[in-house]
Amino acid sequence: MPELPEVETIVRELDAQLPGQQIEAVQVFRNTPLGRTSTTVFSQKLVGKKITSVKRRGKFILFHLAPSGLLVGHLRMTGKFILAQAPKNPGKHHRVWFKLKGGSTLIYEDLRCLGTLEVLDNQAQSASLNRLGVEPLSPEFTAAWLKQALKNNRTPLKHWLMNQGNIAGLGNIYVSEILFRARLSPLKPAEKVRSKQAEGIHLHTLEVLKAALISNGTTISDFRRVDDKTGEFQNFLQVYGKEGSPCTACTKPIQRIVQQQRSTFYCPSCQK
DNA sequence: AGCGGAACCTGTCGGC
DNA sequence: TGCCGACAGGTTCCGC
Repeated sequence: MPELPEVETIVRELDAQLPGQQIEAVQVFRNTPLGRTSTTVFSQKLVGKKITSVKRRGKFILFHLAPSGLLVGHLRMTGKFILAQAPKNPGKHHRVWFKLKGGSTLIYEDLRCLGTLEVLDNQAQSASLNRLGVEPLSPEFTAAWLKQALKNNRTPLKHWLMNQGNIAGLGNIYVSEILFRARLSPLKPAEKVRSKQAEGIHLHTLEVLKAALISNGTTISDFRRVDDKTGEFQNFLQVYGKEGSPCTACTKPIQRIVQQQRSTFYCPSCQK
């Protein structure tokens, strides 16, 4: 479900409220997100720990713990973190409750159970985190870097931008939106992107991500913020989910194609 | 090495 | 009304 702006929105809200709070108890209603880790071991690694900060890397959420350790969460399609005051009964899709000293509870819920939760000693332990590419909102993400990275690569642009090992945090919605604004076809091989066009991708990646962040992300069906509010960027989408609607630039209908088993929306007449 | 496809899960929606 | 297939913000694994 969530891409960088949605995860960042959640992380900011959690980081405003959780630091200093201690985990008093962990209740697991369904252990799917824990992978092979047993409920008991998961709980033992967390109880008594204090949350010092909440950060993001790509689409991963990192809860730093004291005196040591790191809780790493990935929401995949439908995961959510909600902060609630003393909830009484677990909701249908609640998977884990982290009861905090002082009365509030951090709820992890996940309709499809594709999300993951893992406790590590440190960040370097996670193969998934180690694989991640450049942070698009960091100083390392430059037009020059992008030009170089796209070279000698026949992968279609859509795939290349979705690959977390290249740029960490982009997903299906934002890649469609970025390519529309950059006027480039999602089918174009990465190595065919010209210098000026790479600058366009760089510029529009930053623009789209920043605008989405200001809107607190995109809510298509069920993305919710920590306080259950929705994001607002769906009001600014130009192509995602707009199959058949007139292109905002040329009025020809937006098309939907399938790449990597995922929907891609674009305007074949504007995006070459 | 690199690709497509399946798998992981549950729910909703549209067509017949 | 009911059944069936397609689809959903993501990642990983397996086989060719």
